[in-house]
Amino acid sequence: MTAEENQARFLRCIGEPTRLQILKLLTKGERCVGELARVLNKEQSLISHHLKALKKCNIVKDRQETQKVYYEITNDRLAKLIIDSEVLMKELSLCKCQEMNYGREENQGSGEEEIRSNS
Amino acid sequence: MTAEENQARFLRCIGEPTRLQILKLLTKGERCVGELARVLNKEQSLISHHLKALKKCNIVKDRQETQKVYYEITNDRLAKLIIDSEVLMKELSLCKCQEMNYGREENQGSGEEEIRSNS
DNA sequence: TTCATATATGAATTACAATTCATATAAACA
DNA sequence: TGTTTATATGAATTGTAATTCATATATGAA
Repeated sequence: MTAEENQARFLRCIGEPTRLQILKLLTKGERCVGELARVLNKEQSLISHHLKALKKCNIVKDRQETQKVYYEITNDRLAKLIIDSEVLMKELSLCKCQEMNYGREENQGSGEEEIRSNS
Repeated sequence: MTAEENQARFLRCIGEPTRLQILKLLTKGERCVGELARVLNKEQSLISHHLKALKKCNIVKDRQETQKVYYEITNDRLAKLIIDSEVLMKELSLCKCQEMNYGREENQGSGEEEIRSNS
């Protein structure tokens, strides 16, 4: 495993839309699997699979409390890197590639909806 | 195209071993396609494909000089992000995942061999 | 114009990753 | 114990990306 292969693996692990959504939620604090699935409106098994991938790369760690399993980002510098890359991408207009979406700003499903409202 | 999709696309564009190798070479200055292929010991067409992908995401830009086409990173902050992620990955031992390689440090083909030695 | 050099491109193949679905495990509780 | 809730897992499918190969394009030189 070369240095670049490891780094690439790490970047690709972060570079998946659903995992980015998960990570952005986790930058604000730990969340359990069910919450993540509910907020992001995705299947629980899908979230579990993604969390497993993130954990495998040491990007998140988990903590069990009764039935629930809470996940959080392993290190604040990681959270910062994710935000930095987002800022950079926006400021430099990177990846406006792949046709369309010039000047528009959509934001559906980005994780800012209600939570902790039921139960 | 959501914000996360764009960011993910950007991160995955960087997150490929050969493209990382290319980018690391380019952090030290512009290079033409042939040089990159020679130094990395990969097919010229492969390098061209990867450069096209990077260009599509505005990560690199090109400049033609006679027959040769020179590529460079579009922005220094991008180069910094790449280095930052490398440092972070190493310091946090991220992505030691995927079995094996604990404690070893390989470095074959990472782009530090001779260049400009022929011609 | 013909040849050599440099780069790009498209099609085909292969490899890998995301998603879904069904189900397993395990804790809490009635 | 049986039931509900929460999470994990494996197999199957699908989608996407990397690589190779053959070839096109374009520039410069003989």
